Amino acid sequence: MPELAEVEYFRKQWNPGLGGKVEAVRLHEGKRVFRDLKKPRIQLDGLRGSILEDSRAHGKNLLFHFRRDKNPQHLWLGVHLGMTGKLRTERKAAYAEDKHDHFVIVQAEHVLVFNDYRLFGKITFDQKDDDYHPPEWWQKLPPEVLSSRFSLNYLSKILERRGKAPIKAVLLMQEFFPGLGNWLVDEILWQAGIDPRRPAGSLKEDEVQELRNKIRSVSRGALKTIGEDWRDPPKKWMVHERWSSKKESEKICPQTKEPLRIETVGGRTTYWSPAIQK
DNA sequence: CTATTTGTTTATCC
DNA sequence: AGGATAAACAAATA
Repeated sequence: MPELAEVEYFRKQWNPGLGGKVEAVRLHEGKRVFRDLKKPRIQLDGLRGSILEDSRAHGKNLLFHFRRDKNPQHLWLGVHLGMTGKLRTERKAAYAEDKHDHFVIVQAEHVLVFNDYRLFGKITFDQKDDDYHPPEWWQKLPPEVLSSRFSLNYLSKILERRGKAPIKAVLLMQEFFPGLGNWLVDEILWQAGIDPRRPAGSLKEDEVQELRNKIRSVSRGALKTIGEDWRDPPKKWMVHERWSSKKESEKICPQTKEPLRIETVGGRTTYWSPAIQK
């Protein structure tokens, strides 16, 4: 489920725990979500006694910052939601445990829960006792699509370099377009009027310009709706057809009212409207 | 029972 | 060597 907007939404779900002290952590130790930790139990136990200070999102990555007075002072919990990861907070007294609650942070008032039934998500942990610095891997993340570093020139270079791959596949590469996922990319290409099968290198200058505009406006629009409170993106967007419960054969382009084409492109199910995406 | 899934990593092929 | 594509991961849902 989670692309940049959903990730931002889930980031906020732990906000009730801000300022709270960690009393204990609970985890399903053998689960795949801890695959990057050598000793999950021992490492994550290091959060005990620390206070949840703040959090941030970058593309599909989340980072939760914990702090305490004795060394190490700064503790960094990384969360990737994979395909089915979710975060939620419950009042401790009312906590109803689900069998896929693989990681739970217990505070005085709340429990902060990471739930992921397909286990493609990932929990990481870093600590250092010097000054405030996010971990190395976080600092090396690529420019966000809504940052000023995401320039037209930067985009052109990427499309040139990955010129032979379908544009759909290229836009899904997290090392270039952090946070874009399957539905956002389809929406972007639909709004930009670009056929998802086109080789990335075949886009003309004005198409690249339009693509950049749509990458940014669709990302912004998704963040303002789903990212805020899970409300629906703008009514005119194509994604509503995709999410509708209609049979595939009955899904239509909101613009042309003709059937959408649904095929695998770049290894992923792709929706597009042939009459307006060239 | 079979096919499908909004993600990423690894293996394999070109 | 570097890039493109397929498979694997795991579990729920249609």
